[in-house]
Amino acid sequence: MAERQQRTITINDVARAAGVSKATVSVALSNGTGPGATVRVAPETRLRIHKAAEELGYTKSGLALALSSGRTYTVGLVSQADTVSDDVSTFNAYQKDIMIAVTCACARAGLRMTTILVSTPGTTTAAEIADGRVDGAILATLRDDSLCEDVFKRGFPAVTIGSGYAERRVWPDNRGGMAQAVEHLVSLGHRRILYVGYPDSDVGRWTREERRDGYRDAMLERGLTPRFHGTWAIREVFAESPATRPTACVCFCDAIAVDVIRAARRCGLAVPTDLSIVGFDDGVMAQSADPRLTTVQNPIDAQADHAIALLQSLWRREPAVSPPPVPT
Amino acid sequence: MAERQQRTITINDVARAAGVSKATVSVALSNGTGPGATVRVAPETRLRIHKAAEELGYTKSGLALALSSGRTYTVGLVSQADTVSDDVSTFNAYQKDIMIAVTCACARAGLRMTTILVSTPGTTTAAEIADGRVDGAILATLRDDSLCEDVFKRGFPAVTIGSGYAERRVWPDNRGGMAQAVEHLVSLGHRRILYVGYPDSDVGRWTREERRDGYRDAMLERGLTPRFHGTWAIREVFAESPATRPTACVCFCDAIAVDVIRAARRCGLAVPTDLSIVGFDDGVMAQSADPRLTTVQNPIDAQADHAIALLQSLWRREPAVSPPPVPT
DNA sequence: CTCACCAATCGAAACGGTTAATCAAGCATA
DNA sequence: TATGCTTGATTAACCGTTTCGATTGGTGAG
Repeated sequence: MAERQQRTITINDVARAAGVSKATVSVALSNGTGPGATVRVAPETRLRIHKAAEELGYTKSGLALALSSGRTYTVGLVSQADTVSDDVSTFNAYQKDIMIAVTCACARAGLRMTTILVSTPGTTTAAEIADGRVDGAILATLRDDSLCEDVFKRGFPAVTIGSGYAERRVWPDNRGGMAQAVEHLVSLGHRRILYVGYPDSDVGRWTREERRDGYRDAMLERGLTPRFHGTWAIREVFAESPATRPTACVCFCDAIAVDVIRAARRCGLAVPTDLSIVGFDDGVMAQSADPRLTTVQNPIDAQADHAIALLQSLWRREPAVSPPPVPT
Repeated sequence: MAERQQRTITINDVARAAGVSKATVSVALSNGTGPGATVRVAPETRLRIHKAAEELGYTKSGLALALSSGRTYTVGLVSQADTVSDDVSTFNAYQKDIMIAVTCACARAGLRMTTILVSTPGTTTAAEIADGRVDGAILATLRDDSLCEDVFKRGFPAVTIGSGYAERRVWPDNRGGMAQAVEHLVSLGHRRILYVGYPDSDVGRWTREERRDGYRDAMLERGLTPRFHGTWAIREVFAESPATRPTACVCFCDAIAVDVIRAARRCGLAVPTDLSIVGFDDGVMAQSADPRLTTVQNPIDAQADHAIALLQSLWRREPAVSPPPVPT
């Protein structure tokens, strides 16, 4: 026997098998077309078509469908690895949490999701995102604001999440969360509270500023002196005399908190006896830390759902939806 | 001014603007068509076309491109949540690790990836996967072997990863890994080594059997008596007299190992002084455990790369590629 | 008997690209 | 001067759907 050429069977094959035109097949297989529909198909014809489709193992082409309807029911998640090599180990935990959260949110909304990974900033272009294969994008790049800007500039339906460019953005209450953290520590009796953050270039501007300022204002309101430090050389701070050394740290995120705990322990400080630490995000890092990290909850699932809702309202050309979620 | 209707601009618009036919635009913008090509376009025409495209902000439709070329350069990752609700919290850590690993592997290979989440088994059909929007699929469902079977049955290019249906599968050396774990414990002087696994229905058949049998055979080869237990009521085992109580546990995966450690501590056993624990996977759970969990490395990134390579060989209609990766 | 209407179906255009086949010049060669 | 090759561009078909407008018979009203 000659090897049969593997060809996917199309609507034409079904039409031929059922002895009708492809237009009829289309309506028979598509919308249930309730009684009010303009075009109907005779019950027996419909049955014959369904049977033929079944026998042939027909599957509608999602591509053709999307092309002709102009809707893909797919959202693109634009995510960013930490280093040039797209290795799993260089993905930060928060980024992973976002990916999972958005994935689930899409599933809940009945949408597909395709992941677009930008490795080096500048590699991925807005054209790649807005090429029609997705109906909208969720930008979770953390850095690389210029890409976000480009996407928005084309009028492509997009939402940034958790960071970055501010045009259309879903975000946690960074200021409020930081105020909470400070309040928590103050209520425990702390006065010298240090803020530990990333250097300026390593994270989207808005999130960085909001958290930093939230901490600063909360401190000032309570008559305390804010003090800032980067992640580098943090051990120098812990080596200071007990009189000036901070008794607590508020960290930009959980990843930093974990690092700080580690550094503090190396300096002979016990956590939380000698030093209290508060993180931000409450992601997988905080949850699996031992003892469990005190952290400001960053309701990432709610944010993902909200981002999807925003996209959907853009598709409907509605102006906006509800306010952003608030951490507790 | 009237609000201008937002319409995406197509190849026709560029053709009109440049004063040429759309075919010319297509070749001018597509392949560089080296000198050997049948159809060429004059340098000045090419320039004019590029300029027009630039000015209009033209972006090729990925959909139309895929439809006409028959290739999407996208792979589908079929993943499965732990419970009916697609909530992030019900995703198991291993599943998340796989998602990230496959995402990165696709990026490395220059492919897009779309995630197809199957919530309840039976909800997602093979037709949804093989509808032409992806060129191939990586099946990481852990359970729900019947879906895998359906996909393979259609002759759709697919590979299962880390578990499940065995037709075309990328897997770690489960037997060897378990033998290693046993060997490790024996070398530490342990004799009574318990195996802790999931109940039969909770995980794909092949992985379950291979790990269990790998443990059993390794034990028997050393003249030791294998002993099995599920995750339920594990504390009864730890409550036994020190004479019969196991001194070490080999666990099906890291998640179980973490649970077992917790249970052991509740029973007043110190880990690893009174009880040694070995996990399997070396995923995020093991890495963030404190102290770091002893575990068999399951090289998930390599497996993801291998899965992609397998798909690519299927596309080229080549028979097969290299053997599966081995854990260390 | 004719006309209008309705249900069922069909043909063709459209979606936005690629590509094979064709065609009009321009120019060298016989 | 007719022939043939080369270059640059066009026309038309195709990928697999949906959808609009047109075309059939069949039937009830006038």
